[in-house]
Amino acid sequence: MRIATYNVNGVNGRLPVLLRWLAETQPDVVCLQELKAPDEKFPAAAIADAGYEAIWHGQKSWNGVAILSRIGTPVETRRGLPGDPDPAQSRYIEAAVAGVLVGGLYLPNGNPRPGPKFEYKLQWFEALIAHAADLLASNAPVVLAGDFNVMPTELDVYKPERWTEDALFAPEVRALYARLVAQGWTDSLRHLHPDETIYTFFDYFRNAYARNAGLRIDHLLLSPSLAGRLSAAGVDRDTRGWEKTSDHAPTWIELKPPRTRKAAGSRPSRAATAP
DNA sequence: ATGGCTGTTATAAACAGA
Repeated sequence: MRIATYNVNGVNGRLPVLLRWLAETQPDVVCLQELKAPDEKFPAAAIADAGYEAIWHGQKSWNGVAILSRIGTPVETRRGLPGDPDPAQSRYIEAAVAGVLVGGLYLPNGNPRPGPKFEYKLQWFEALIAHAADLLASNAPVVLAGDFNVMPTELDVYKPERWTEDALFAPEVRALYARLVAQGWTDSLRHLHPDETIYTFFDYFRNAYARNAGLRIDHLLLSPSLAGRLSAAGVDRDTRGWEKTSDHAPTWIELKPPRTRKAAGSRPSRAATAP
């Protein structure tokens, strides 16, 4: 089961690239961010034609998140992050899909720092940490996937010294990410590739993609009940090189099938031995 | 340090992104 996250930077302007990527890589579940479209302008028909059911939480001009699935209907469990200080911003959507609870998120950028946007980022992050704790307490198999707008460590930035004052890499933001992960989440990509330089974002400016001047800010976090199923994680880096592409590259994980429960089959069932 | 690019739209002497 492949689960991907992709900040499309405009779902309508990006539609040809999105459809090509879906066809070529066939992810089972996809979290999209930065739809930049209100609900009524989400391209549901084109996405359905590509074989995906979808739920979405749109917003005019900015933000907007969606969950796509080709392996069963996403059953929406939440729209909007509990405790979001500005609920008008569409940044969170959650659904049960094929036995996994998927939280798709678009964490605020937070620049300039300091300032009200940075305060909003910190507050949103605190609300996410609180909700993530509730999700863990439920013992459900959960993946939190999306654009976190945080580079967790220096390994995740092409030039860390230039980013220390930026809202994506400031000490207090990295500390929040560390607090979230310390609840018991597994950073999938870093877990499987502890020492590799891997980026998920390349600025449109200054030929950043060709220079590999990137950031790792798109993450898939796994609850303890899912971590054992992780078999692969990667970035579709080539997609960043396509015409009219997003400044983010799709990021994905592979999960092994759940271990089947050892009840019936291995030994006579309770029903079979009952009088 | 600055400015470079892109999508959306109040089509800009704009805004936001990261």
